[in-house]
Amino acid sequence: MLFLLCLATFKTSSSLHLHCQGTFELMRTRSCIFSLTQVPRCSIHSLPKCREGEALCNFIKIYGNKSSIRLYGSRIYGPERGFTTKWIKRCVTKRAEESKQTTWDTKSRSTKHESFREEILPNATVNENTTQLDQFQKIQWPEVQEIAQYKNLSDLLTVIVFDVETTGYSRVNDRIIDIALRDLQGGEHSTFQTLVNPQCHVPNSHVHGIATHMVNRTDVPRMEDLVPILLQYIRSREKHDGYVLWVAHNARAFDAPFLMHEFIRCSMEIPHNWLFLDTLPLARQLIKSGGTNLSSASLAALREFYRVEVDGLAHRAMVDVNTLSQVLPVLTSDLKLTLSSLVKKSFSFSDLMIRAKKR
DNA sequence: TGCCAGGCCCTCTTTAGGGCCTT
Repeated sequence: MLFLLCLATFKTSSSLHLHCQGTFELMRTRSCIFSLTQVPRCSIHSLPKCREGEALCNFIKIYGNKSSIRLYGSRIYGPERGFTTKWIKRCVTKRAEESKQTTWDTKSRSTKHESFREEILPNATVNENTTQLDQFQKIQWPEVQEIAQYKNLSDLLTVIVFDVETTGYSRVNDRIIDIALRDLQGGEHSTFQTLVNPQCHVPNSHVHGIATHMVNRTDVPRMEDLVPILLQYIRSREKHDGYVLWVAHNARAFDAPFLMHEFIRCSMEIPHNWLFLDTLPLARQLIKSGGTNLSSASLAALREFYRVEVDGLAHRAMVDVNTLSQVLPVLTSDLKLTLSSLVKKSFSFSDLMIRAKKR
C-alpha cells in the first residue's frame, strides 16, 4: 500500500525508486535517493548483553515477534488518510459542537479514534514563530508522565530510532539533507531513508560525504515533498491509538529541533502522539554511574564500547541509525531502565516549542 | 552595525563560564 501511495505522490518524478535492499550501494551509485528498505529483523535480538526484564531489549523481542504476524500495511486507511490529505490531527474532541478546544483523552483509550479533524496551520516561516507557537500552545499535549503510567505500554509504543544529516549546526539557517529511521519492531519496511534537497549549498560535505550536486537535483525530494510521506510512513507503523517514541543521540539539542523547524517551514502540524528520547543523557548517566571504561558520551564512543559493527561510514544517517539501534537496548539494559522510565525521560514537541518561545 | 547553534552538565559556580555533543 505504501508503495502505491508513494508512487502516486511522486508520480511526476520518473527517477523515484523504491527497493527492498542494497540501500547503501544504491545511494552511492544512483541519483535516486528515496528508498523504503526491507531489512532483516532487528539484529538487536542477538546482542549478548540483552537481559531479561522490562528493559528495552526484552520489549523489542516481544514487540518484534508480534510484528512478524502483523504485516506492514495491514492497517486499512480510508481515503481521508491517504497522501492526498495533509496531516490530520489525531486527537480527541470530547464534544466538538460544544467546544472547539481539543484535548487528549488519556483516560478512556478504548473508546478513542472518534474524531479526526483536519487542521492545517497557515503558511508560516521560522520568522513567524510567534504565531506558530501560539497555535501550538492552544493544544493540550499529552503528558509524558501520564503516558508512562500505562500498564500496556508495549502495546501502545512504536520505537523509532532516527538520525539526520544537515548542512550545519544551525536549525534556523541550515537544512536537513539526509534522514533515516528504523522501527525497532522490525518486519517489512522497518527502515526509511532518503536524501533531501535543501535547495542550497552543502558546505560540510567533508563530514558526511554528501555534496551539493548529490542533493540539489530535481529528482531528490524537498522537505515539503517528504514530510507528507514521512507522516504516512510513521502512521503506518503506529499502534492503534498509540504513541511514537523517536530516539536519537543528542535529540533534545539537535535532531528534534531540526525536525521541528522543518515541519514549521512546511507549515505542517506535528503529530501529538510523538515523543522524543535523547540517548546522550543516558550515556552520560552510564559514565557517571562508574564501573565502565566508556571514554565519552558520543555515539562513536558508545559504538566502540559496545563493539557494534555496522557497514558504511559514520555520519551517514542510516549508518548512525543502525549503530544507535544496537546501542539502545544494551544501554538501557545497563542502566536498568524500563519502558516506563524511558517514556518519563522523553519530551514532546510542545516542550521544544515552549523553550523556543522563551528564547 | 551585523552576525551569531544550542542544550546540558560540571565547577575554579550560582546575575557564569567552559566543555561536550550533534552536522
